[in-house]
Parts: sequence; structure tokens; C-alpha cells
Amino acid sequence: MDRQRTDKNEETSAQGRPTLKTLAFMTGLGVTTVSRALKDAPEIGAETRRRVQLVAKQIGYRPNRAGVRLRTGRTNVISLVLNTDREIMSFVSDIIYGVSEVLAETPYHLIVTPYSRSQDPMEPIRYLVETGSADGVIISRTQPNDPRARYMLEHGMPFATHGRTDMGLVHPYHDFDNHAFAMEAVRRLASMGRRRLALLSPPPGLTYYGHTLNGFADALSEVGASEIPFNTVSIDQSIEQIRTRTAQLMRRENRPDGFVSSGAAATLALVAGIEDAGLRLGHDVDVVSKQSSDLLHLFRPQLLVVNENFRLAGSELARSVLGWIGGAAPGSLQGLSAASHVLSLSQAVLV
Amino acid sequence: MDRQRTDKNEETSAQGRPTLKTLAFMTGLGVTTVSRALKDAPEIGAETRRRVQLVAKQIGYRPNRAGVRLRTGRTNVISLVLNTDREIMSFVSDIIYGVSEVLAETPYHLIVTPYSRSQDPMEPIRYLVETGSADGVIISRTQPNDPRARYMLEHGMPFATHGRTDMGLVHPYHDFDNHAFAMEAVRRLASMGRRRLALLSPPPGLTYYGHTLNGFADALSEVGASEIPFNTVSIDQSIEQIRTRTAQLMRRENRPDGFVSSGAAATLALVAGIEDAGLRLGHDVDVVSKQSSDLLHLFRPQLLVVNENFRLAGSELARSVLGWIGGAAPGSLQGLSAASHVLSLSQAVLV
DNA sequence: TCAATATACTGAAACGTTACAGATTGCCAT
DNA sequence: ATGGCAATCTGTAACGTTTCAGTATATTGA
Repeated sequence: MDRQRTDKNEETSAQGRPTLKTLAFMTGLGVTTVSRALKDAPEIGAETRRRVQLVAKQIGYRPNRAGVRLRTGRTNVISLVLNTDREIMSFVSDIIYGVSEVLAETPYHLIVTPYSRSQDPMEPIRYLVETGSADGVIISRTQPNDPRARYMLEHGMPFATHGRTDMGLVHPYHDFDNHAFAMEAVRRLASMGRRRLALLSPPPGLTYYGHTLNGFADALSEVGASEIPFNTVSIDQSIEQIRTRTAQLMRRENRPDGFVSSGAAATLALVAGIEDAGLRLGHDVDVVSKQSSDLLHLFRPQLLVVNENFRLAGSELARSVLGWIGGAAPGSLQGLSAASHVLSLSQAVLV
Repeated sequence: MDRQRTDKNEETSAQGRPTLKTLAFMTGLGVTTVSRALKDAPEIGAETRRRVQLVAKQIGYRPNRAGVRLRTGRTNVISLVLNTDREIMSFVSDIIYGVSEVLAETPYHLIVTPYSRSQDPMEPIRYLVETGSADGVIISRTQPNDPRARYMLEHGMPFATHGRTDMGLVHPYHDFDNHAFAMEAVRRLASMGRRRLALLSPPPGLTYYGHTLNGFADALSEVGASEIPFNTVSIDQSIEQIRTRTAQLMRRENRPDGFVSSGAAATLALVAGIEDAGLRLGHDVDVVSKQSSDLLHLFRPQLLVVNENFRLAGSELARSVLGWIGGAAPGSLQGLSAASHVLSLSQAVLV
């Protein structure tokens, strides 16, 4: 009996880390009271509440995530679902930071749930919903009729999409105004005297493909320019594909004198193709490209750019999911980033 | 008493998702037996084991993470700690995918724990260790004397570092052989007749800064070339900084005729600076650069590159942490990626 | 035949949290 | 006095898992 290790309440001895029981012992209260005092429940006396919170802060109490999760089902996790193959590099990095920025102020952790080419995009979503591994989900590469969004809506999993859907269902999203981008781009090219324009489009299938195409078409008729079809490639094709197709196109009789490109990496390939055909940027042809980090003007000073801020998108998406989880109406959590005007070298500073 | 909802074991009614209790009911065994059967414990009969595992697979049983975590303390989480400001875009995206690839085969989730410029790099580490939020940690931007590594070692938190330390402590790491890279780069430049070489170095403070400098110096003396000091900038400075400093350098009397650059984005700025000074790449000066995605040759075909595979690094790091968690000796979980030979345009294909 | 022993299984307790259903106290109206 | 009623506080159970300390049955050795 030298060691009273048998004592069930081992408050006195070396604790790993404080729990509600520790706090209860220190304050002389019951764990229930402590639990409630910490979350500002109304039936706790004002002084008790303050006292408990003070002690909790002093000893650095942090609720045990597993305990909370087991009891309540809340995971305090937001999952970002990413495609391993096709996702843009800067997108991944910026959006993660954007999301993190918002989550940092909250008890939420960010878990990254990847899926690869070979997998059904639904698979990670089903996993998250079935196992209840997250309180909210952020997805990208959104489609007009997106089964992932439909599924999560049906199963009551809060989520936000990067890009809009078009299924008549309402859910939070954040989107870049690609319609406006395409229009601005065409207008700019037209103002420079370009009349035969081609579009290096987003991947068909994604919603913003349509937005971009429409903006492009709307502006074409507005300015009275004509389209040179270039729909054999899109920005998620390989560098080599884009480059050779562009070169082919530029060697044709009726070649474009202006391009609108929806992706920065693709623009590198596009310009390479143009130059392969012996043509000069800013002379024979002009290119307006979206970019998400301010590097294109280093590549070719003649490039015209519109900046898309993925970090902002990440923050907005995070705020949206949290909002939905917090009970806000999903319809009130939708946002569109306006496309800036087209910037040339001297103006190109990422917002 | 129409609804026998009061029945404590509600096995019969609609379950949310199967638990051990569900399995126990279905098999007619106790939960303990089921739990053990699922993890191939020796004291379970062979047939029972098979039967339980079959049923578990059939109904898609997945252990509840919160339950396991609460009981055992194991989180089944690996945390990737990233700097929000300075981390390279492609690094973030590739390393995440590399890690994910390995974790996908396991019950582990990947959580991203960011920290920003304003924060102490130790803060996220302390958080992870104190709250026990992860079973293993991956850190980057490793320093020769790295307090994070020391802290985790002291507190028994398994981790792996991207880059080596130099504190006489042994822990898993994965590193790119930057010494070899610098040597190869210098040799190549020398073989092209370049004699006055400058180094656009990694950020001082990080371990691979030293490795790179040593490799550079070793090769210089090997080939008998001389160094033009260029230590006012490093690759994590801003594009503008690098560009203007480079232009300044290139306007000097004794300017370099060859560069070794440790980062792709920095190389863009470097080349811009070179051209600002009116000099031509491949003519007045040659540049060997590391890159992690195969874009530099689109930028300037004359660029010489060495590829660093961050995705591979991510996989290796993940494997290392898992290995350590699994009980392997930390000293056996260290790896070095050999630097490939310097590639010119025609050869430049990312491994 | 009996005990010893191995084999195959089981119930109860615990991890830390929250929700439910009380308890205790003081105060007020009756 | 007494009942009623806020205002505060508390014990117990439960979430799903693993571990501890068993129990029951069959098998063996004497």
C-alpha cells in the first residue's frame, strides 16, 4: 500500500493533459458543470462560468477531439477533395492556404482527400459521407450536373463547390466570373485590332467551360469579331498536345490573330506553339490569359493577363462551408469573383 | 408499448452504420471476440476469424475513428506542416500528392497544418505534440540545427524531414542531393566553356543551402572555374528582387558567364534580369536550374535543367513516418534522391 | 477419476465528452 | 407552514473501441 495508485480518481498524480475531470477537480465542480460553463450555457452562474473559464485558460485546457467526436458526431474537420492528376499546381497550393487561413481561427482541421484518374470522383465523396469523416467538404472541377453535389445534398453533408452547378439545386459555391473574363479578353483583343479570335478553353464537362464559351461568343458578336475554332484541345491537355495543335493551327491559312487562354500553364504551351509556327507574340498575334500567380509576364512581356485569385477562392469556400455548418441558408453562401480588366506588363500585379 | 423503442440493444432497427456491436449481434459473438477476430488475434479460432471477417466485409464495416482514437490514442493522422508564405507552389501540390499516394493504402488521413510568416515555426509543432493530433509529422524547410526536429525527438513524436539536419541526432529524412546537383551543374557549364560562375542559392539557414554551396565550391575547384559572388539574393526572395539584382550584376565589368539556380520560379526572374541587362541566354551566359515541373524549357529553350521530383519526396517521407510509427529504426528511414545529369531541351522530360 | 492446462470465447471498464433526468437550495406566493 | 418554482448544480449513461480479467469447454497427464 505504499503506492496509492489504486485510487480511481488520480487527479493528484501526473496527468498527461487536462480533461474536464481535471478541471472539475480543480474547481470543485462536477464535470457536467464544467462542460457547460465552458460553452456558456445559460444555466450556469455568471461567477462560476468565469471561474471555470479562467482556470481552463490557465492550465491550457483543450477539448479532446476524439471525445467530442465520439459523443457528438462532430469531427471538426473540413475535407478538401482534390484530383491528383488534373488539378492545377497553383490551385492546390493557393486554395489550401486560403482554406487554412480561415480554418486557423476555428477548431477545424483541414484534411486533404485525394482521388486519382483511375477512380470514380464519387468514391472519396461516398467515403466521407458514409464514414462521417468530415463536417463539411470542398470540391472543385464542378460540373453542370454534378453527382457529387447531388449526393451530398441528398445526404445532408454541407459542402461548397469551386465553380457553379446547373441542376436547379441550391448550394454554396465560389466561382470566378469566367463569362466576364472571356468578354473582357475579347474586347481587349478587339481594341487592339484583332478580328479572328480563338479560345483555348477549359476542360469540356466542367461548368466554367460553358461560362467561358458563352462569354467568348457574346463578346465576339458585340465587337463583331469572328471565331477561329480551336476545340481540339483544352487547358488540361498535356503541354505537348497543346503546343503541337497550336502550331498546326497557326500554320493554316485562316489562322487566328488573337487568343484567349483559360490557364497559365496552357498559355506557356500555346505561346510555344505560336512561336514554333514562326509567328511572333505581340506582332502577328496577341494572347490574353488567365493566371493565378504573377509569372506570365516574365515568360513573355507581351502577354496580356487577367488574374484569378485562388487563395481568395479558398477562403471564401471555407467560409461558405462553415456558414452552412453553422446553420446559414446555403443560398446565401454563394459568391462570384469579378474578373479584373485585362492587364499588360506594366500593370500586372497580382491582387 | 406499441414501439419497442425502449429496447436497449437496438440491433434490429435501422442502424446508422455498422459497429462492433452490430457485427457481434450478426455473428452471435461478443464484441471482444469480434474486435479481436478483425485484427487477427491469435486466441480466436480460425473459422470464427474467417466468419467475422467475411461478415465485416459484406456489410462494409469500418472502425469508428473516434472510438479507436479515444481508446488507444492513435489518431491515424499524418500531419504535413507547411509554411504559408514561403513554400514553393509546385512543392506543396506535388508533395501532398506524393504523401496521399502512400497514405491511400493505409487508414491514415492527411491533415495540413499551416503556419504563417508571423508565427513561430515551433507553434504548429507544439500544438500537434501537445494535443496529440497526429501520429506522425512531416516538416520541410529543414535547418541544420532544427528546433522542431529536436522537440519532436524529445517528445517521442515520429516525424520525417524534407532535407537533412546536422545536430548529431538521428531521424528519418528524405533529401535531394543538392551537393551533386550543384557539382553537375558546374561541370556542365564548365564543359560549355563557362568559367565565371554565379550561384542563385537556396535560402540561407536551410540545410540544403550549405549542401548546394559546398557542391558548387567543390566543382569549381575541380574544373578550375571561378565564382562570381551573388549572395545578396536567394531563391525565396521576391521575383522583383532577384530580377533587379541580377540585372545589376550582369551590368558589371566582371559579370558571370554561367549561373546555377536552385529554384525554377527564381530562374524565371534570373533570366528576366539577364535580359534586362541586354544579354542573351545561351550566348552571353548559360543557366542550369533545378525544376520540379517540366516548364522551364518552354520559357527559354536554352535553359539547362535538373529535375527534382517532389512527388517522390512526398511518398518517401510518408513511407518514412509510417515506418517509424510502425517501429522501424529511424536511422533506417533516410533517403537521398540522386541528382540526374543536366538536361537540355531535347532531353528534358520529367522523371 | 481428478486436476491441470490449453483453447475459445465473454463481460466490464475505461478513454473524454455531452445529454438527460434529476437533485439541492433559496425565495416567493399562498 | 407549505407548495411551487426558478436558479444552479450533479450523477449516470452513452458514443465505439480495446484491454483486463475472467469463464466455459475440451484435452491432456497422472
